[in-house]
Amino acid sequence: MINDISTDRFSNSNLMQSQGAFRALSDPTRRGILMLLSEQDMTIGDVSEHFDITRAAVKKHLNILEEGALISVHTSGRERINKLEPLGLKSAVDWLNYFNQFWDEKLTALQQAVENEQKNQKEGK
Amino acid sequence: MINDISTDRFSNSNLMQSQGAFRALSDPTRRGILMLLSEQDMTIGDVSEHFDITRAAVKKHLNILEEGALISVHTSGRERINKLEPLGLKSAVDWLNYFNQFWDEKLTALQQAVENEQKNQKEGK
DNA sequence: TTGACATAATACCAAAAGGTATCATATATG
DNA sequence: CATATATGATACCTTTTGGTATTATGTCAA
Repeated sequence: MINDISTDRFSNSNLMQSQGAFRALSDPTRRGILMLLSEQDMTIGDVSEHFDITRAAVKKHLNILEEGALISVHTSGRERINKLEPLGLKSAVDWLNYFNQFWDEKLTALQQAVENEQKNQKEGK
Repeated sequence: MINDISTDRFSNSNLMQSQGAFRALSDPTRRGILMLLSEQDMTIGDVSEHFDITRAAVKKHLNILEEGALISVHTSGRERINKLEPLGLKSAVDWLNYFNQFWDEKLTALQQAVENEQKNQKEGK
């Protein structure tokens, strides 16, 4: 009957803290932008060249990414440089990590796969 | 000019494979439902009691969660049991894990924090 | 100063999302 | 069988979203 999520041991704030990030991540174009920015900082012009939509549309996506703290923007002369802020993903990753325990109590193949991938990444391959 | 994401080393499929999951995760009510189902399997009726929206609305959320493969449903008599499918989160987690490398080349505080949390979870505390 | 360039902002539009109310269907059970 | 229960499906409504086109602003450079 009542929105009693707040009475759960999952403090509602967990849900809401990650909202900006999850919202930003829900659009494939925005995820594409994040991947682009992971390679190098870019102006809007640079980003726009990679998508078949107008600069205005790209700008809206960048705004939403910025609201979600997934990127930052700093001005340099007449250019504005968009920069990936990987730490902004933390709230979403934290939320998802809660479910690690259900991917198994006793280490499933999935959990091991994820861990191996992380290990491989760390080891540089 | 052209949507050249597909020419990137991030094969477009990565973006699209996780779309169902990211879409499902973008709504706070749906994330709340996932948390509920992490405690126990539930019928729609059960789930609905925890939210201040109609059953029809909850049903729509469950449909989207099912499309994203984040839950499964199986019929038992006149009831339909909704069950968390934690493995469905893998595509989203995989996508996010790509960014681990930017949370650091040399192990930042964030990466360590995430790893410690995982370790703690595994050790049961 | 005067263009060109880089970006921001605004108005507008169609489609998708999140809801409700209502109706339909299937299954327990007296 | 008849009825209550559990759920599904559909039509409809409002708001949000993703997009375009157009206009405004700020900065570099001759």
